[in-house]
Amino acid sequence: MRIGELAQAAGTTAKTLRFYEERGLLPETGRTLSGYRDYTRGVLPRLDFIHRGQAAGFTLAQIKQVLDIRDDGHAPCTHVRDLLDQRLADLDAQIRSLTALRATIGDLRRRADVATDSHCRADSVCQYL
Amino acid sequence: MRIGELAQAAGTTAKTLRFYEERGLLPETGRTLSGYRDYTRGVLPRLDFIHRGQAAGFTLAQIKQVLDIRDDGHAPCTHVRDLLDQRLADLDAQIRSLTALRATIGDLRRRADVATDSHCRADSVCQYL
DNA sequence: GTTGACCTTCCAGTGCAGGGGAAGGTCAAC
DNA sequence: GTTGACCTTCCCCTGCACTGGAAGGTCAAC
Repeated sequence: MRIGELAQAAGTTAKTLRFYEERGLLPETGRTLSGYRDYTRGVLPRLDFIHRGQAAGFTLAQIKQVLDIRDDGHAPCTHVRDLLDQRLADLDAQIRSLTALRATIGDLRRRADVATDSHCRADSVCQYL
Repeated sequence: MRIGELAQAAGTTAKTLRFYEERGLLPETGRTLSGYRDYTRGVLPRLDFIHRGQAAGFTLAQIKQVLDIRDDGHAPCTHVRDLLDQRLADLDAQIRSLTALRATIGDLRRRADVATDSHCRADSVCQYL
């Protein structure tokens, strides 16, 4: 199948597929006589995996690591577990810091509520932020 | 005071101050005869405001909006309230989506825990992600 | 008069994941 | 035989907030 067909089947664009190939996430595929990329449906699970990885918040570089391990003939389980652990730790830290920020901004907003323009002094641009 | 001195007083770099000026967050200041920027300490509250805004997660473009209102001689209170409201809504949405993602990844991680390499099938690259 | 720290402008690059568009080749249908 | 959809490579652009570095000017101290 040609690149546009594969793109549609995978829910992405031809541009993106060429980009993945350039980045090493997709193997270089065969070509037709006229130079068109010629894919089989066998690439679809790989593209699915890339999408699942992205949905989980992994970077293409991290996804490529897993694909490389797989392409070397090894099971990537251990590495995937490490990635998931790291991602969980990152998410927890991120959620904690956003929650703290949410509280701070909530405070600012409550203080700004009672304020009127006449209370406003210019010396700090805005005292409610 | 010269730019390096101001940068140190404000806890930033001369590069950043020039960048802020170019972006319109700092007014163009006077120059010495030799062409050096010449600042007064009066810019410090403005830089403080920029830092507070950044700490609250606002972009420089948003911070500039507030500064522009202030520079026009108006009180930015109303606009700041709107910005805070928007930021709160964004934060809530972000926290919700990260929390949902955290649950999903937690599930994946638990499923991967019982897995061993021998259970691993190559057809989807990794069944635990 | 020279060293070294500071300043000036300008250009380019960082990371991330592509998107836009030019210039040209190919293919199937009409 | 021509139209239109598709493909190829190529290079630049996006947003965000800077950062690095080159080439040159300035200033105070020694």
